[in-house]
Amino acid sequence: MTDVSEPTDDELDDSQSLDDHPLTRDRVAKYRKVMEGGGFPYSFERTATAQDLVDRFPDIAPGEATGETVTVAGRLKNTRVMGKLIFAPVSDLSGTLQLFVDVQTLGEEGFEAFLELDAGDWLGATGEVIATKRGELSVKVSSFQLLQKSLRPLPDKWHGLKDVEERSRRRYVDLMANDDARNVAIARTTIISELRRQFELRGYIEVETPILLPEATGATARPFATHHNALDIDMQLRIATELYLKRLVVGGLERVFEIGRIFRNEGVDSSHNPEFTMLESYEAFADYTDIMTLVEDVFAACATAANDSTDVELDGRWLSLAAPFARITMLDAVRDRTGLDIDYDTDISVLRAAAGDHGVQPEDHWGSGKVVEALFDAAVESTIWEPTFVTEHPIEVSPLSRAHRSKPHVTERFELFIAGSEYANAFSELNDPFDQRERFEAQAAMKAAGDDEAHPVDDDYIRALEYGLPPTGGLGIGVDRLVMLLTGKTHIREVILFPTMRPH
RNA sequence: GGGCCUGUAGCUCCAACGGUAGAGCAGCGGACUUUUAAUCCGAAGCGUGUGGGUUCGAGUCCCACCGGGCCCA
Repeated sequence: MTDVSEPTDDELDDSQSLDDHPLTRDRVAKYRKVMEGGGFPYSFERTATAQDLVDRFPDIAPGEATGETVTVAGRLKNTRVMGKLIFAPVSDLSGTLQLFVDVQTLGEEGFEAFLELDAGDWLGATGEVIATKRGELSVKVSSFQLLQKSLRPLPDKWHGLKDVEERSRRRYVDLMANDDARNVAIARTTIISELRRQFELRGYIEVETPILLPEATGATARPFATHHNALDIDMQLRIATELYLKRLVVGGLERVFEIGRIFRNEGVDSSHNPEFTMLESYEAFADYTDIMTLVEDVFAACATAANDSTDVELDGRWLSLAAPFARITMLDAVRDRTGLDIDYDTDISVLRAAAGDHGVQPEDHWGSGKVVEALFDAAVESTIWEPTFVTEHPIEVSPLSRAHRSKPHVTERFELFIAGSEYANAFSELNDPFDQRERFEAQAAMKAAGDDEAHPVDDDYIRALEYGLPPTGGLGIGVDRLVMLLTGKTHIREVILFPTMRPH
């Protein structure tokens, strides 16, 4: 019989075990020794990054000594000890540089201290910039300082950290072990900066609208629910920024955009995370065709910013983000793809039967517009490869977009599809308060009929429209998907630093 | 929600028919004054996600649970 209450495992699951585990106890002992000797520094002044060295000494010859002294800082990746010599790669944000340590320069005592360092430690070092006999640009260390000790071992220096769960849960390890993780994180920032720049160039102003709302509006999606204690009211996290941004255009801000976190209470898969980033923009006096041009320009600019090219490789195939993108109406796309001779006036029973043939199970409250959209989703969406504006969505499924100026049944709307996924959604904004109220009421009827994703009525938004929303072109871009596209990633968790995961 | 796959040392991975768990890297000890995943020598380290079951014997088979992946709704 064993006493089950006795802790028996010595895994590195918690900090208590660090003292006991063979891979960490020496590190902990060294850590404590530093603390007893006065502790670690609070700051450190470096004079060069790894990239600076490459930039400043591009033509250094093997064996050359520059006579220039720099101070660098970073994480120690490895120590290659060669008796009285040490080669030690150190990485900082800009890249990796090599420290060259020899006894003559650093002295007996310093050399011994350097040998005490462990992979993962943060250190600062000062020394002359040299090239080794093999020509590797290096800092010949004359002094160094341990900035903070790493108590836990680094992942495999060659294979890095591969397990996707571990990489996602412990992104800090992923980032220190895998260059690709770091590159994607930086690419994301580059892309978002470029998005911001593109809109600012066009005179848009960036705004912030509420995340915490009495009722989430602006899209058809299930919200997260929460509660405000002081006000004692139930609240929801936003599922879009749409109606608030349009309120600002009513107020006269004319061109606004927001890059913000959106929350939708839905499943997790390769292209969905419960919280994700969306860019929405609204431009007074523009219509949806103006927004198509905007999207073409913005996507090309982001691709160029990220990759210096508008050609993109995804899953081993190439596509081009150079303008112009193809354009096709939703109805034509469905007709072309299915061969069905249908339109919005086709008898609903015929449409439903056609939908059934394509694996769609129409619900009783669906009209022709909803059926056509379902057919598009089922038969067309995944077949689109090159960037394509799919236009003129049915009124029935577009409660916030303006009816088409000359065609019945449809709206002035488009979605951009690339490689089988939606990247943008835009329309000439519905600015008729009477029409908007009717659309909301139609949605309310669908909700009553059992569609729990139907758009709720927003009376204050109607009120805003009653003050007058100018003709406006609006746009939403899925930022995470754009980053996926431009970094060649096929799973959204690869472009979100901390994707939503079930707690361990 | 359904189907298939998966969890082994800090990391990356092996382990015929069920036969009592190995390697590389990291770590530890040693050699080495120009390495680039340094090299060489030596000694160690896991009882296989958790809990049951079948069996003389279970990473290997069965069940449940906890995570994860892929595909589908």
